[in-house]
Amino acid sequence: MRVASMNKKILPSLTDHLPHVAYDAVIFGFSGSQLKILLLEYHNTGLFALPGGFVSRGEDLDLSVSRGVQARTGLDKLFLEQFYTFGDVGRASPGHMKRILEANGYVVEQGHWLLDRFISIAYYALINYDDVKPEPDSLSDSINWYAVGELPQLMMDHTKIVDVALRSLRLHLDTHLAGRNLLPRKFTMRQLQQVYEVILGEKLRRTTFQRKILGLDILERHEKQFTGKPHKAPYLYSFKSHATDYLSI
Amino acid sequence: MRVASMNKKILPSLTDHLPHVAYDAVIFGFSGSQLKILLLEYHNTGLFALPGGFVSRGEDLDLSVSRGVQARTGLDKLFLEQFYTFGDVGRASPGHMKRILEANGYVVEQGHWLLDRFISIAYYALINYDDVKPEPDSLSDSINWYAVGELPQLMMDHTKIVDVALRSLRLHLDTHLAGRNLLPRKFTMRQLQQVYEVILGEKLRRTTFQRKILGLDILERHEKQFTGKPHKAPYLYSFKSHATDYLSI
DNA sequence: AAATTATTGTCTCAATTTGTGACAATGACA
DNA sequence: TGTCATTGTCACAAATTGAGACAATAATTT
Repeated sequence: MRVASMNKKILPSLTDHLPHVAYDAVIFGFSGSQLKILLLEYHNTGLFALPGGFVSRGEDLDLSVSRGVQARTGLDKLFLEQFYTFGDVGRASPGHMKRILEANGYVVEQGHWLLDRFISIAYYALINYDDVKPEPDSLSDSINWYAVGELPQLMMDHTKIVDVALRSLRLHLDTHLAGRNLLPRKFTMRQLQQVYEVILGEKLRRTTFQRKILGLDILERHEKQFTGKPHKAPYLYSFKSHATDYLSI
Repeated sequence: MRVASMNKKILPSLTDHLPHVAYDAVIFGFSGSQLKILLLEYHNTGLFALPGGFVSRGEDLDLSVSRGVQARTGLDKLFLEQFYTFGDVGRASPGHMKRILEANGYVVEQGHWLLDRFISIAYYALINYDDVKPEPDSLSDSINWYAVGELPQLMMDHTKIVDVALRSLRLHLDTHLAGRNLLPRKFTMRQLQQVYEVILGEKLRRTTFQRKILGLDILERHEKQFTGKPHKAPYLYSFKSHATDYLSI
């Protein structure tokens, strides 16, 4: 019974979704001093791609994206930011799409709307790495973390999308409190600095960074964190709840 | 003959364009120390709107926009920047759209694709005010400059779009050399400062501004500009041709 | 021809911010 | 007790920015 229902997969239908409109999500997490993103790997194809989806006809764009990313990460509260819309004709790669669908047991007739040209609105999400359970193959794909900078080859223009996402994140780093969204509630100054370094792609000076951040008066200091390492234990910090303000490095 | 052909207007057809996808353009110009934008006023309706259009099926999004804005401004080289995509369901206002079309002599049956929901990709353009001829009512609308801050009420969410455009322009002011695109080739230091002030929405200090800009070494100094006014004549400047660099105030 | 007026280009000094290194204070472990 | 790596802070130098002063200068007026 279960097998039968597995085989009778249902493709997203055109009556429910806007044709030619899709979204892609670059979901950032921070772990082991690396910036990582979530990638799908399609079964039996070796193709990697950003998680994405379609826009429901009666639904706000933001909400469609939000629901889609929530489904993939299991998180109910997300920091989501739209950063660019990709609309070149050359984006479409019906060959890949067909291969993916067929590798998953679908029969796709020629001219199917999924094989057509799509305009894709791209979002990035900043999430706390540890909050996501790496359980998540929804429907027919598995999903895993990959360090930015060590990404496998991606489908279509997805490498470019990640590129633009990073540039955009860098640009908004100061206004979006990236640290707050990429780190657990309590964190050390060093962790925060690493987030900044990895996003900006450059080393920062420890003392200057610390002075600057503390000077902004957006952090609360908590107890020390004893890790068992043979050296002074750092304080833990959290963002003050009202710290929506700027944070410019 | 001419009248007959005028009456036989042709609506954009669905076979040529992507359904549910549109673009809107916020076209900035600088004149009389004011930042202005181009608005359409639809005949017999009193409705104001941003210039916009649809995306041709076989054409890159950027190109569709570029062609559309070129047609409206008569400019062949444009500084165009995509800044946000608006996708709420509530954007649609089929009532207005129908009124506009009917006021222009079209017969629009219910359920026509133009009355449907649209995702709109918004761009802003920076152009030299004096280069645009204010001749331009294309097809059925007249187009004119309005000072930002003194805009009439706009259709749909267009006021919000202008808002976001301004915020985005402000954010990118330093990397996009707004001055280069909003001013004529030769300009005075005061004019450049006014561009910055009007975009940033704050007064800047003359001496600091001058020192900063000159320090960036992106301007070339030319002859003085004698205006007939009873005071020292300012120098004219132009951007060095390779000045694609940053310009942070 | 000299005084007037509004604006411009440049300089100076103070105030602020940032760069750079020094240094004592720790936790764990040998 | 001493060693080690790392942290929190401070102190001073260097660079940037704020704020005003001031002479230079096109027209116009006296």
